[in-house]
Amino acid sequence: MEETEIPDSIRCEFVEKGGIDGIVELLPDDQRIGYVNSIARAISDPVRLKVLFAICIQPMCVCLMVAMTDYTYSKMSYHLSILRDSGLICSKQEGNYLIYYPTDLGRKVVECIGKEL
Amino acid sequence: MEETEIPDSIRCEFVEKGGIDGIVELLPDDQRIGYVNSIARAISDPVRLKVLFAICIQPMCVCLMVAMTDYTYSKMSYHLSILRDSGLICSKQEGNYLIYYPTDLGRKVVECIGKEL
DNA sequence: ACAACGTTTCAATTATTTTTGAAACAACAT
DNA sequence: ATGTTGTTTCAAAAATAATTGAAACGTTGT
Repeated sequence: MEETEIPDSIRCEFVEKGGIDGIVELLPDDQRIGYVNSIARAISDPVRLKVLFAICIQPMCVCLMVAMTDYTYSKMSYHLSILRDSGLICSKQEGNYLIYYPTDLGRKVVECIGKEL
Repeated sequence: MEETEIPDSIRCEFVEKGGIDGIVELLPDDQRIGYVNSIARAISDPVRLKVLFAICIQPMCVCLMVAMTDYTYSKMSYHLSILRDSGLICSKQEGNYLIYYPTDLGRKVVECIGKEL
């Protein structure tokens, strides 16, 4: 199955693991890779990450985030949609306001960043 | 310091926390945000994430990654540079080959994804 | 010294993401 | 009903990231 030459220093363990096919089988499947990617992408922007951290400290309406970041509403709204679509945050209406707070996943991610990195 | 109106349901806790300024002080500083962002960005692509997982199972030369993914060398090289620049992987020369393996940080990230998400 | 192989780099193109500003929406107050 | 406030949506423009193919680089073998 392999045409590629393999360097001496890894050939043995590589072959033991079943070559490329063997390794690919041990990899997370595409759905899981996609899931992790979408989370990673969501927090790969400084303001999105800050907002996620901030609402873990204190749920906020968009107007407070706007005040905190000097972003426009429309810009903030765009970034919130990315956090929302990746399942990290959600919102509830409170009169005229939309209050955003982290989901369980959102909290887990923040916690994991705090502990592990 | 706050011009913004604050919705009733959060005003009390919000003020207790020192308002926006108080919350901002609890946030990770910009350097740390940037650090986390660069890691997040690096793993926000499916092939980059797969490569990171794969070399945790088995360090590999670029030719094996190319065989595994059907990417061109130049494309793969570009993605490796992003993983490298964010400190997740590194390489050592082995004759003609460059063998990539995860850094401690790289392993930590993979482990954290496995455990927490 | 020369050729071959594995890999990276570069510049140009293409694709994707982000920003912007205007318009639409939903909840509330008058 | 009308206007106001907080927020989202949309389409166009601007910015950033990814792809491509050719050329360059370093190591090895001749």
